Amino acid sequence: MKKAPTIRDVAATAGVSVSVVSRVLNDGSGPVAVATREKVVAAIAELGFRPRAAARELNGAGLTIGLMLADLTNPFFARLADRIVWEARGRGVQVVLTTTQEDPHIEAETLATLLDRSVGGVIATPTGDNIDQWSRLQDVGVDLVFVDRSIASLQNTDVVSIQNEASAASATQHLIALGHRRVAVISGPLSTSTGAARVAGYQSALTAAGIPIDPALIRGVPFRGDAGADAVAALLALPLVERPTALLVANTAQVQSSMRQLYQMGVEIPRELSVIVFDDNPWTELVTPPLSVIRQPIDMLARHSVDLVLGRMQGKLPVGPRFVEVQAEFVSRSSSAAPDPQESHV
Amino acid sequence: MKKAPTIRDVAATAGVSVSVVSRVLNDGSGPVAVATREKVVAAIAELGFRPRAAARELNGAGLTIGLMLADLTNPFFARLADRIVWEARGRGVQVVLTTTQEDPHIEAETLATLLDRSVGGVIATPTGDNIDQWSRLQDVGVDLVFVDRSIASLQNTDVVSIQNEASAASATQHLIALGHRRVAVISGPLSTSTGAARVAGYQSALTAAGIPIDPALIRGVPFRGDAGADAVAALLALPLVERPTALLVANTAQVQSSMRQLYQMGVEIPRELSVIVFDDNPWTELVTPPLSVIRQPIDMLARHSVDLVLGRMQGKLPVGPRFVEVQAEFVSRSSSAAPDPQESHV
DNA sequence: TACAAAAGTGGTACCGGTTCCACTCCGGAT
DNA sequence: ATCCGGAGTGGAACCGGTACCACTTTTGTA
Repeated sequence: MKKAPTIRDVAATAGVSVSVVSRVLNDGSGPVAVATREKVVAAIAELGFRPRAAARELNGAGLTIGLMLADLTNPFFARLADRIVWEARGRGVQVVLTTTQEDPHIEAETLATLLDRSVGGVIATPTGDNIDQWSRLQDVGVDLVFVDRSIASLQNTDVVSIQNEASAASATQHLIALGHRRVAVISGPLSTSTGAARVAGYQSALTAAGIPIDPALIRGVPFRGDAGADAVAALLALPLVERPTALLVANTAQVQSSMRQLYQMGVEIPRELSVIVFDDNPWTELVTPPLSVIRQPIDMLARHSVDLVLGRMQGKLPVGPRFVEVQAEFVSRSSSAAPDPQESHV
Repeated sequence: MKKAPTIRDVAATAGVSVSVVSRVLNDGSGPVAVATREKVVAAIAELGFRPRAAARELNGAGLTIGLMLADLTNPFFARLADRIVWEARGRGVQVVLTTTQEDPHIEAETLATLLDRSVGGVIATPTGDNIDQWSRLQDVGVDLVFVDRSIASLQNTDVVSIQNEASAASATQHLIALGHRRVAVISGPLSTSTGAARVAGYQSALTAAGIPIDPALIRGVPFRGDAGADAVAALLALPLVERPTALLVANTAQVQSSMRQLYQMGVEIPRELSVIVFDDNPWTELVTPPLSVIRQPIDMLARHSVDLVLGRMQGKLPVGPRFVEVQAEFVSRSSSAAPDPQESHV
């Protein structure tokens, strides 16, 4: 159990002071003669020296970021985590992972532990609560990037997301173009940024087509639990003339629950009901029928999040918040089709 | 941007020395009078003091573990990560996440960065290579727990996994009991512990039933890429009399690829081919037909992994490696049935 | 009553980096 | 010739905890 070499060992073997080694380590932090740098680099290689992250963090110069996601059970977040870890690795940055399980209470606790960690930055999918905790985090100098969601009252925070409104609108347009007039939507809570934006897009598409908006067809449901199944059941229990002929599931966490309910009720897709869901998973094309989806460019979300938070940490970005919106792609499969004349009750 | 209180601030407001505060922080590290402890606790609460993780790690007394998984795209690993993070949170432990993407080269690099982090322990799904790097990790005092997989030549490492051999055997028995005699298996590489154990279980079930083992029906394929699809294609391209009537997909990472290939080839399940897959996902019952699965108790794997690694870190466990095997559950759904007499060519 | 052992407390040297500052050169401008 | 400024370097304080050790007070026991 011999211990790892320290910066002083390197300094000794290179015949220089620790200051110089440190400067070599953090390129650009001070002048180093070319010849000296070479000696130091050689010594580092010879000893297999690697600077310890903990020592750096103690000085506030760490390269660790916190990643706070809602829930790794949701394939969307799982893949997002995968890509973010990947991007971070490529930049020599380590990632401390936490999950909130969509619980503001846990989120608050987690926020505190992230502070102890003296992480330089945080990438998060906020629950929507804990507003003052988030701003306190920023006050102590931690750079913050929201991904996928945002919080309206935190105007000074960078946000990376897809074009939620446009995506929902285009999916809705697609259904309208197929001939549907009663389109339902299951979204996240309307208090969340994604819920609100997607419903807004859905509404604008309807309005543009001259279709009146029916509040009964809009279901903003929680991310946790089986709220999707309940919403589906409620929608299908509507009187025949009010019942939707198409459904947009704009709540990634409730897709599975909603689909299961549809299968259990024996709903025939797309004859009785056309379905489009948010987020493309490996299994969306394995179910019967294969699902039409809004595909989120997860790698882009990851790349921009990491770029942003690191850019901030290194002070390479101008002040003022950045809002990055990437385009999502609508992928048409068999679950969306023209409404069945037999089923139509216009 | 005011800074957080330090241990010295606490000592000052409590009217004691930092030593005492430290002792209160790490309960059991030394004597503290009850009255004093109360004063210190009050001061901590008043100042909202939280010890910084980095400072602790510098002394080798950190409570951070590394979690090194193959790939968060695989729902099995994603859910495992979710549970491990959860268990760790409950114990006040932070998790640094890395992924190997099944690449030994990346694994090696990642191993090094985990060392810099001065983590006290690591939970990992090893690729199978980098044997000496793993043991070097142990040499420097990092406690190591392998989860899901193991490495045969690292005998001194704790391992948490399901009963791979028994699980594969019981699934195979199930198929045999249904009347199948030509059962194929798609597993991970036979050089991996899971691949070898599952194939062994499969073979023992066949042998017990007096069915000869046909090497052509055993496909140990890599975790990455589309090897599952290729294996399926190859199996179905066999001459009619050799073609399997049942398939056990014992490689969680290749389930999706294999299933997609089956759908693309228009194979009717279970009439033409019975299918059982390893790992129960949210979507296994949404596909048509719902899949019979081996359900892995992911929460148990997570709990035991975290317990083990923390137990080691705190020296609360006797020396000598621990091998924890938890039971997996076979869940019968519609994808496994008796072979079609029409299709049978015995 | 005496005296050793244990309880309680404080001082301070670490851990391994970063960073500020002082100092020595050196070349170029005045 | 003199001065100035910047490149290059080393010394040492510092970040925020932990842990060892020395010291004083109890407590228990012979």
